[in-house]
Amino acid sequence: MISAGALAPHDHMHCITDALQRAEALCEQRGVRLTPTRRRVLELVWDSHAPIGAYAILDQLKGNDRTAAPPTVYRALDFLLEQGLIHRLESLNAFIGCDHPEDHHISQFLICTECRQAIEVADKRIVQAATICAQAQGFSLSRITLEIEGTCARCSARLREAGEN
Amino acid sequence: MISAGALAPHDHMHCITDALQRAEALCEQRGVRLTPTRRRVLELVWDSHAPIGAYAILDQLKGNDRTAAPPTVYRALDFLLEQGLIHRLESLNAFIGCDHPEDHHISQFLICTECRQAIEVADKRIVQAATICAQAQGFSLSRITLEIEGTCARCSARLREAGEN
DNA sequence: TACACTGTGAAATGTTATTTCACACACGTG
DNA sequence: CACGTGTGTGAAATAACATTTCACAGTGTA
Repeated sequence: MISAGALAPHDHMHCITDALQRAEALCEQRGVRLTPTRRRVLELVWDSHAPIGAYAILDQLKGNDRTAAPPTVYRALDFLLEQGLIHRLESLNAFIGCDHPEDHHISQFLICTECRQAIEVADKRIVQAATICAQAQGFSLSRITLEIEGTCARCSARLREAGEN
Repeated sequence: MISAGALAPHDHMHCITDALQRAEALCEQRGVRLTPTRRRVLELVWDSHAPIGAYAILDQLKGNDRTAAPPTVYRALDFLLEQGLIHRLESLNAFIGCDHPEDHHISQFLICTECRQAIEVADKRIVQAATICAQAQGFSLSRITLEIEGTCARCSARLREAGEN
């Protein structure tokens, strides 16, 4: 449940192609259309190690497709969000690929302010605590946005090391 | 810890004047300046029952002060955020008054999609769960953004009632 | 007086997101 | 095949949210 790139170096190329293949299979299975634009946007989201903004995607999209405009990107992003293929980080106004789009899950994010990467987690205790909290207020819950900002393990280590020198 | 207006009808006028008085006292005590602009912006935030956007504040500010521009508002909001007198809701790009600015606390929000009001809570279990989750990833936590979206008790009741008719 | 610090005025610009209308294409049905 | 319908896209404009920059005013202090 932890996004692949966050904790260890890895073959990002592999994780992109893998994600795209799974997205295709999933869309096929659901009877929805992963059109070329949508596919390309998903690819660009995965290309970026860190959460990426809509206009950054747009800029890259313009590279091959001169006709791309903001709605092109937002429409694709909306589709991908609906299908659970990506997530939106509210505190960053940015988007990140989802590693396990098969189940519609509730997830949380650990966002590193140093390297800008985000780790996706699905923590039952957090969800449970939030649910109980909402219930206590008579609040009927439909969505939980939890974004934890801080410094990831690797960056913490790097900073400590730099501090010692 | 629950923002006054959210659960029961109340004298909102009283809660505004009360909040302003406490803000004044607090700034005095801290040796920071609650200037007329800052005070006015805080008042406008409290005037609104629901979280309010920067440009909505600006529009009202322009009513009495023709010279107001976006930075006028954002500078005031930045100050108020620093002093803990207001909170920012990331998922709404909006601001809400804080009922207990005396202690710098970690809070969460229950946001009603019906009436648009937000309830502020400080739930220890949520914070604890988030802290444990971060630790498990070796993540050193600096800020938690938790915004729960749903329907508040009153709106739920209202909707149920409407549904029965 | 001179200086530093803090807060404001004003204009421009940057960034993120939506609305609107027209059109193209795929698909199923008569 | 002709025809409607639904879905996705092109293109322009606009809306909504936020920051940069530079000049200047007020206050306290050496």
